[in-house]
Amino acid sequence: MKINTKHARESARDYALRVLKENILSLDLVPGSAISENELAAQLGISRTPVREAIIELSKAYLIETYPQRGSFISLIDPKMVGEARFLRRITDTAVIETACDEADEEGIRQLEENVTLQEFYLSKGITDKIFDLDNQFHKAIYDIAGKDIIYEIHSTLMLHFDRVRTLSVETVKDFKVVGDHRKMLEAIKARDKVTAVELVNKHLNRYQIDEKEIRSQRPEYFKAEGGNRGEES
Amino acid sequence: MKINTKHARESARDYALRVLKENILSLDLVPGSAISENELAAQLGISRTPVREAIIELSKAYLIETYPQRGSFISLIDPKMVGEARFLRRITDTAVIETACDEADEEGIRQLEENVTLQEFYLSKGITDKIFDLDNQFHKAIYDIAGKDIIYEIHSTLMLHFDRVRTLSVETVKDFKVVGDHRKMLEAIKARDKVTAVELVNKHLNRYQIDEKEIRSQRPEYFKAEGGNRGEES
DNA sequence: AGTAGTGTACTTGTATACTAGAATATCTTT
DNA sequence: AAAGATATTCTAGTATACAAGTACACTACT
Repeated sequence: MKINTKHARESARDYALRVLKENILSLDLVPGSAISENELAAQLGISRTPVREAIIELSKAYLIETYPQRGSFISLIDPKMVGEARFLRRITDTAVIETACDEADEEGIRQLEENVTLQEFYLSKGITDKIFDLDNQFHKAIYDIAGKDIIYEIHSTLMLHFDRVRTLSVETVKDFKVVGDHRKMLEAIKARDKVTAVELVNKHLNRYQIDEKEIRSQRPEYFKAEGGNRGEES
Repeated sequence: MKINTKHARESARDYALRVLKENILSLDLVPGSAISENELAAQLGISRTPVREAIIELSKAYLIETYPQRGSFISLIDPKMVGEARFLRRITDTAVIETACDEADEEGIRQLEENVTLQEFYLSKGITDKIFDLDNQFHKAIYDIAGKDIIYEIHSTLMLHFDRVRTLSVETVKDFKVVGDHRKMLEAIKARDKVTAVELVNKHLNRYQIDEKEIRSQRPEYFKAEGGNRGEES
């Protein structure tokens, strides 16, 4: 588990939450592994209370499973959860990009331009680390343009189910067609072409679905059994 | 504030969370009013810790606003929040009812039938208290049929922004056309008629938008200033 | 050797103590 | 009387103590 330092005005709870999210996303916290409130508190140099509060929040998003008096565990990648997250992302992204086509002003488009330019720059240089963050920022910018920033934030934790798979996708597939997708989306928004924009979003999200099958065969131990007895253990 | 008794195997945290949600929904906790962790803990007969954990969860959903060392307050009804919640509900409900048209089996339809029959029964008897719960159960049943139960649960707390307005709607408008909407939705699902189903959902949700303006004029003190300086206070 | 039983070392859930800061009332000073 | 300083009393944030239950290893007995 990788532990970054605590920011200046960051509360202990936000610190614990940030570290946990980062490590779940990067899979440094391996799906299925146990996490101890006491141990994590010691590692972060804070007390159990804020650590516990962070764990509770992630439990609400099904990223951690807590069993009273037994322990807390990083959730396995659950195809049903990933599927629901993708479903939700698909319908929300498409509706939001339609709104963005209507609402986009010069400033919004400039921000998207800057972002995509950077993605293309880093891709050409082979610095792929940055693209993941830029990808998220690109989508957040579209939500901001559409005036749906709360929805983005509410969904962001849930989308970690999805983003975790993307992390593996980047590791294994090394496919950056997504940057081209973003360029095309931007052009569609500039042209206020809703039909094309929605098509692009759907195509964009289909990429990850294809990846998932490949990843699953490579790392079966990270995944929950498909269609198996959900939540039950012997 | 109305305080129901604690259930048998319910944790202190879940108890606090349930009581808070019930009172926010019913507006017995008035928008803008202060809530004290200590006071609430005393009223519920539990300690501050689980109360605090419940408050944190509701803060994450913007139903409570917490200012460190100053206090926590029930959020005013924020037109932007309600708007985003309605937007999210509209796109999610429409996508889910389409899926439900495809996936509905006999058992699912039977459950919807039972629910709508009860709604019609209570409406004819004038027992309108029950209809609110049945309404929610009806929509949850559609999500279950579509295999999107996690999405329903994730959104349920956020939808309190919306449901709060519905509470006022029931109080002031006394309009139960919604029961007829539900009957028609059920028939559309039985006929697997996606186009009609989606139309009905949109029409259904439009009702609340109309109500909101009327309510706002009656209870302006519950609402945040529209388009005003968001989040700022003098 | 095998098995029942017990103790120990964990876990999370809850309660309480302490810290730091904000708001307000009161007292002092001008 | 008015204004400024100060003490008190709130608040939430964090740390720690205690309670209850699980899992497992070890012991003792058959």
